[in-house]
Amino acid sequence: MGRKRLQTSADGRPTVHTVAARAGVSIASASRVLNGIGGSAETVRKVRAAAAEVGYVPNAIARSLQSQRTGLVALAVADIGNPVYVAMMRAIEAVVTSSGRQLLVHATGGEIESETDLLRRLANRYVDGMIMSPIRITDRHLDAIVVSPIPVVVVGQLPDDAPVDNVRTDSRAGVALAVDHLVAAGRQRIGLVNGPLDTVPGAARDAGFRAALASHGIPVDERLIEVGDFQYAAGRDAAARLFARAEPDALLCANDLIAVGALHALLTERRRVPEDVALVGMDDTELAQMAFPQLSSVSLGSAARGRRAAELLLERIADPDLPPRREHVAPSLVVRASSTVGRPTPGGTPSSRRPSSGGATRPGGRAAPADGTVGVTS
Amino acid sequence: MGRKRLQTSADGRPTVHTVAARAGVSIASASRVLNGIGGSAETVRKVRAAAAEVGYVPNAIARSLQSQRTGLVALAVADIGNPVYVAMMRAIEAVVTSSGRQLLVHATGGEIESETDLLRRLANRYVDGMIMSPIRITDRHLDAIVVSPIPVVVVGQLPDDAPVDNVRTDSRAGVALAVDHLVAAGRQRIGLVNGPLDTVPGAARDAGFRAALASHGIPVDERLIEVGDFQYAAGRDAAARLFARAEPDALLCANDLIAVGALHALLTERRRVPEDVALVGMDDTELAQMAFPQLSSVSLGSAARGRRAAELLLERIADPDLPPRREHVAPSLVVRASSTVGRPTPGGTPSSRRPSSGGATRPGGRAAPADGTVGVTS
DNA sequence: TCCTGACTTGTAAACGTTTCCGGGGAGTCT
DNA sequence: AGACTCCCCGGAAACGTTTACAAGTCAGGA
Repeated sequence: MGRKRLQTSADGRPTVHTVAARAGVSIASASRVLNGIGGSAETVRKVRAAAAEVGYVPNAIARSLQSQRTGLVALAVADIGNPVYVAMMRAIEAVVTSSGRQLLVHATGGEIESETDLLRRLANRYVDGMIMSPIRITDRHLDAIVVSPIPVVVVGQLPDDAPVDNVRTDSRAGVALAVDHLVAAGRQRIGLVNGPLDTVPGAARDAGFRAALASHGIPVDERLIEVGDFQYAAGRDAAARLFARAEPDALLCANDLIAVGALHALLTERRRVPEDVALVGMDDTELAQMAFPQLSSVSLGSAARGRRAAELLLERIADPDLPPRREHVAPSLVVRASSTVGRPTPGGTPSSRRPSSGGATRPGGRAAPADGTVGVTS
Repeated sequence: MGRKRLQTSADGRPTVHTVAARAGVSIASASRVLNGIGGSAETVRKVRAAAAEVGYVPNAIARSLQSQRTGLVALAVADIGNPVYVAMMRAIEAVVTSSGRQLLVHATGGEIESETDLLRRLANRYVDGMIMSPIRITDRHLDAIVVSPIPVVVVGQLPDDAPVDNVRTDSRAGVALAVDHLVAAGRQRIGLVNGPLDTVPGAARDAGFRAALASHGIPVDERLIEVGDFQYAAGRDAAARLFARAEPDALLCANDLIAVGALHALLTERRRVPEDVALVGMDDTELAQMAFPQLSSVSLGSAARGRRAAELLLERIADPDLPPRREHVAPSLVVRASSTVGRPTPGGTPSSRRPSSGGATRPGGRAAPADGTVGVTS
């Protein structure tokens, strides 16, 4: 009952007022000491002691209200169980933490509600910036992004005129790499196990697949195309359905989860991989290396995309007036045992991830930097 | 140049002052309308219109400073790439979102620095509560938890006297389930591929393994024990080392990632699973079902633990004065093809997850509810 | 007609921090 | 010795909300 009111927080916790009163200094001095700027030796000692005695821990919310920053960055992904997002997240986290910030991840389940809702709640200043990789992009997404008070970077395809920072890959070209590879290995009846066609990646893979077949003069057989969702179980079941009605000699799967499911279906029916059916996945996640035989997979540079997206975000946080940027990461094909009958990858050990430099893995023949290539479009 | 200063935020964004001024009402009225409480029809109309015109979006930080809550809950896990955390996270998320809150996930990489740092930053009011599942628990952790201004629930083993809400399982008993199963199947030379012994789960599995062997009168052969970390590659390499120096007829792996790695090593050396070597993993993640053959695995109830932890957290947020609680989730064994030569699981299809009710999967013979059992200790 | 109650509104005080600014003391250079 | 610089300190004003409180309006009942 010294002053008009107790110097503690509503829930009884000490505030900077508590510390200041106990140390016998002003809150300004206390704050300065606690932030390590200025203060005489005596003041520093008293404030430090007082803080320790009362167990002071600063209220980050109040600090953020004042400083207008939180030091947090959010990543919103559809399905945190998909290893492709794990790889992306690791790359993002490396960049984000090296800037002294922390990364928070939110799984949206791919629902529009949840995603826009997240923007509305989180984006409103709880975090300094946000990276999202939605599986579907609607006008609601774009509206929410444009109106957002904090910078947002989108990983994935976006309408051309959207004024939003964007990192993408060309998954149609990625599909073409896989088809080229399978055709070159003598496969003619190539099947596709895809995800939903109303998603951005699903639509791109479907279009890319048809175009790639056409470029080789191979007619499209609809019985060789099956659609599920991007999960393991759906891939397994869709592959089983496909085998029940057609006889592919190769199978391209829209991601590695589907590919592992298809592999499971194949092995269950005692088909040999790759002798009877060659198998190629997409995303080149660690799952592709865990499978036996190891899966060939189209790398869509998820780590590189994540890293670049994080860099774009940090740049925009530093300078919000930058014009919207759009960057591309080139796909590449990683050949492993599941699609090569003879020697898996020339000179490669089972643990080597990168495609052999002499292989037909890069259309333009450009050498790939060890860390993934990033191309900037004008 | 109306009043003393522009009514907008520092970065030029509209605030409630902007809206109020434009609508010609006080900020109190504006705030009330925006929160949907009170206001005459005319006021509501004016404020809504003004808010829409200027594109007002409330500053959640300021709101939280006032209301003392953020509506966010955090989950800190060591390795987000491990599917066991994915399952746990999904269960937590279901509970958290049903309470109208949002879940944020942070991957700590298992580093003490990062974990305590997270507590220091996040916990200081950015989120209303936090669930953490540290792989190592140090005094620094405990200190940080105790001093934390927000409720923290720990999933995993904790010192007995720690005054912290805690959900745990008995992984020693889980190991015993697996060993019992393998011994009953006639295996005698059982190997263990473990994670680091200075982690909580690593130490528990090691102790449980030795105790379980002893209970069967089987001497411990140190050459049958190998240690790596809890990752796929480490499991693969550790298993290969183990096979190079000993001839196990069964292998227990400390988690499913290690088990898949071991499976890979076995298949590479053309050993048959389960005929030559029976394989049992732990955690019963979706990875166990993806492998071929499907892996038997000890379920440590990660989903049930996550769900219970979330419930405990919400209860404590509602009433911070509750005494510290400690709950247990019983382990169970899910038998699949990797450890049974004849019929994999009696009557089971490849997609059936639950152990058959007649099997020796529960020590006490109690029936398990479909969703996992939670027992409360006094 | 006057009083009471319901409803609406505006003023101002929080929430807990950082920081601008001015005053005062000690030290240094001329 | 006086002026100037430098450092330390405290008061007070932010940051953008919500909300307690008081004052005002209006209708209805005695």
